[in-house]
Amino acid sequence: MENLFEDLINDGRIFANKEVLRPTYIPERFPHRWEQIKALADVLSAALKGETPSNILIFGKTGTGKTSTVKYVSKELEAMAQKTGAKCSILYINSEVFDTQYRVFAYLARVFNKRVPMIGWPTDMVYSEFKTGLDAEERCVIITLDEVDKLASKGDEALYNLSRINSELENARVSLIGISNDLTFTDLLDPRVKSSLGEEEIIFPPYNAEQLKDILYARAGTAFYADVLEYAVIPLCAALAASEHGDARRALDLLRLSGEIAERSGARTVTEEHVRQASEKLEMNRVTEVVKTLPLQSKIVLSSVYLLCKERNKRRFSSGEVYNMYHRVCNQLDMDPLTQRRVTDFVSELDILGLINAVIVSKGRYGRTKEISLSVPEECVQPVLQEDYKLKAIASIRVGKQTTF
DNA sequence: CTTCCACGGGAACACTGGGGTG
DNA sequence: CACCCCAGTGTTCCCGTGGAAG
Repeated sequence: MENLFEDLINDGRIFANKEVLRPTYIPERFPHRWEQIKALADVLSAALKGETPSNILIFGKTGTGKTSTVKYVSKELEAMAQKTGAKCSILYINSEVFDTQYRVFAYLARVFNKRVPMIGWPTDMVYSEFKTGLDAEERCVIITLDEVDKLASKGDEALYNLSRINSELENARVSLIGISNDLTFTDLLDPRVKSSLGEEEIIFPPYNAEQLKDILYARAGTAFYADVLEYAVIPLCAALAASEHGDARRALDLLRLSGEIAERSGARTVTEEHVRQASEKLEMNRVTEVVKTLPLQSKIVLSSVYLLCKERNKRRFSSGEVYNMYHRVCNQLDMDPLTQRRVTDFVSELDILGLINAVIVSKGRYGRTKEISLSVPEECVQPVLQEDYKLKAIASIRVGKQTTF
């Protein structure tokens, strides 16, 4: 009798090092990003000469290498500072995690060994703790704010304070690097903050298929054993990812998943067919993952759209219809329905997530509505919604199916 | 030109969970 | 301990607005 794991280890003839395909892996070489790296290094080099670097704003869609590039340059800069003895450090803050003024300052204060609770104090107190901690010695501190648009959308006070903090410091100096995937987010800011933050701007354009191919080839060399990738695999991964946004993360995910599928099916090589399966599975995972993590009320709104599809046998509905159905569902679930205003917000969120499609149409004499339709297959959302035990009662809503031809 | 409707921005409010203070 | 202060979140309330049918 063979050991249960016999096959599983012997089949590992595909991946030599899967790690390099993960999105968190920071490579040593960045194909097609030399310009951006150079620009970033140029500005930041001031820190090594004892000057204060200009603030930088970095723009680019997801998967264009913004974060990896900044992290790579940071590492190099800190290494050089170590060598020359320059007092210079780089902090990285993901503003999606620390997404309010209070949380950012509390985190920063803690970095400088101040004891600050993550909730409870007045903000200006936290701010001054951070400031005294920072100012304790002469140094240059570069603060990287990733996803800075998330922070800006909740008021520009945090950015305002950070951008003018240098005038209140005796010893230390601060420069900022803001990373955003939204080109327009600066419109929300006070003009003074906007100009201070954007002293230098670096754009990361999306990759085209050719460039994605270079990236994939560069990593595939270490990720896979020789000759396991069929000729068309990488071009196909690149083409599929390029047709979306030129998202390198997606391209790498695709390649990794293709390999995993090949491995699991016991194949010796990765074929185009594996890539197609991976692509399908990736999209499926995306949808179910998003639906699963939706807040309850959003799920109910989504269910309402789904139920309307079932009941009416058509695709698009007015916001009024959706709200009525939402009401019915809430009654069925014995919950207090929210107002129409609130529900329109959920609809917009679902639209942004790509689960439904909503367009505003004007019906002239009969006012304005949003036309709402499901933009993912019904069979993708239905099982996931059903999983939520709070939504079980929905199953008992009768859908009067009328066949209209 | 009017008229109608929901859209969507913004203010106001309620509530939560933590802090400090007397 | 009771009490008030504070940031943050989710919600409701109010209201100006867009734009084609009538």
